[in-house]
Amino acid sequence: MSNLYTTGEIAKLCGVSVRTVQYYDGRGILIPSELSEGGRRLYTEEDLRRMRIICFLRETGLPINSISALFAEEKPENIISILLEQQEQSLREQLLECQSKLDLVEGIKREVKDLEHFSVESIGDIAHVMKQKNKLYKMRWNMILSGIPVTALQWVSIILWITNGLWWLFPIWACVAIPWGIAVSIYYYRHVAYICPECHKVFKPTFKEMFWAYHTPKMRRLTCPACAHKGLCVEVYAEKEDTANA
Amino acid sequence: MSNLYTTGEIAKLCGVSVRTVQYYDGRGILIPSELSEGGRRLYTEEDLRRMRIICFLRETGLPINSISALFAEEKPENIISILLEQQEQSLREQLLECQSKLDLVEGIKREVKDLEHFSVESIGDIAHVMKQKNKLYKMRWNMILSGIPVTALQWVSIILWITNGLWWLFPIWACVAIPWGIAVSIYYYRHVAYICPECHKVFKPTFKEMFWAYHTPKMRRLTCPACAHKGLCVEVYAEKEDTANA
DNA sequence: TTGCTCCTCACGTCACGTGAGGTGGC
DNA sequence: TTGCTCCTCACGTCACGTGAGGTGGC
Repeated sequence: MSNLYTTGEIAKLCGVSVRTVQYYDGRGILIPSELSEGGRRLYTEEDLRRMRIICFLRETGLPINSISALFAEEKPENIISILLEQQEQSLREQLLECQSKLDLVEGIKREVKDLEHFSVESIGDIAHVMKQKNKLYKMRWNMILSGIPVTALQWVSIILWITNGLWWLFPIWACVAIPWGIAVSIYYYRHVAYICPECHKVFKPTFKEMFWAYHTPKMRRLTCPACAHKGLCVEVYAEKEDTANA
Repeated sequence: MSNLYTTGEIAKLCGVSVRTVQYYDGRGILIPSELSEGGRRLYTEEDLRRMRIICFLRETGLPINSISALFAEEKPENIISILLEQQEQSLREQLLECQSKLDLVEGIKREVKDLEHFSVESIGDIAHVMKQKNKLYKMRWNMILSGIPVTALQWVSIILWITNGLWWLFPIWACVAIPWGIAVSIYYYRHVAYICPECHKVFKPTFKEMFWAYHTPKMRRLTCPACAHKGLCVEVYAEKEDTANA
């Protein structure tokens, strides 16, 4: 009633820009109660309160259309809960999306670090590695799990030999361990492939080359059959299609 | 070399829309290697690989300009780390922003539930309540903490009276507890105000009315000095300005 | 010949930011 | 009279979606 606020004053009091106040007028969400003779917007105390409510709701990310609908409803209690529910849902989705993007960026950062020579094509390799990563982990787990009974038998046989002189368990262990070793090696060979850091082709080396090659947990020094480059190749899980296509 | 892909095929293989493939051509990020006589875009195997890389990078939310810059650089290793670092930073900020919006929505939902009668103006009250909430909690904590020694003294005096017949500790406790009660009441009265659910004014009742009024942990049945409405008023922390303005 | 795919404009999205060019108000 | 604030266009943002109206290719 008493004093009126200008656009700039409303903006300052609510911590937004003058343009925002003008925009809310244009959107019909906060129309000034009065206009000066020169066409300037003049806001009342009540307008200010309304603006504060708008700004508060905007802080939740609620779109202007929704706020508009809320003010338009004669019974706002009918829609406020729905709007908040929807907004919560939408924010949860955004949060998950953002988190998955962040996980991806962090994953790429780690992979980039491991690379000797980076090129844009390496990003394709990284994509391949990251998408197969879970399958590779699962395969390695299978190998470790299958090794547990063999290792257990090994220790039991050693201990019994030392403590009780029960020597014949050890040859039995050997008879189990050697086929197991061969089987695991074949299983491993069948389920991995390598990416050439030079031509970015996914290939399978010969069993012999792979078996004897220098390697780290993630890479192996191999010769690419496509471009004949010899260098550290990243290990990936081999899809059945990969071998068929190669 | 051998076979070429149409726009639709590239789109399907990369899980995007035809329009997206066309858009990437327009942005100069994936220009088809060939064009049919009729002006149709034709993509090579290499184009497909490039598109896959683009799509992978887009999954991280990296803007097209950045991807463009990456392809343009003759030494991409110079900028890939910077881009990823920036993107990680930006995503972390988005994540925090999103989380704070979500917290706000959840807070509003809780406050709306407690309300007897909802109107758009109530949102202003909710904003007030939520922004002062921490101060109110802190004040209540202060009250509880100051009560701990008094309560301890109470129990000690009761136990000693019962077990040892040491009766004189009890009157001492009373001499401490009564002034403490008065002090706490005054402290409490000084630091809270109430919001009228009818006219949404922040006011302070008289000490007497407040002291005897029916109340819940968050509300108190009071009479608004502005509109004379009597009803459950939400308790808020009283800023010094509030009392001065009132 | 007939569907289907693809083509090029061109507008719309969302909440403002950012000028340009002009004017009100102390 | 002079700064300062405010006014109204109107374009730009970002990565496409969505038609309209026309045509290529099997």
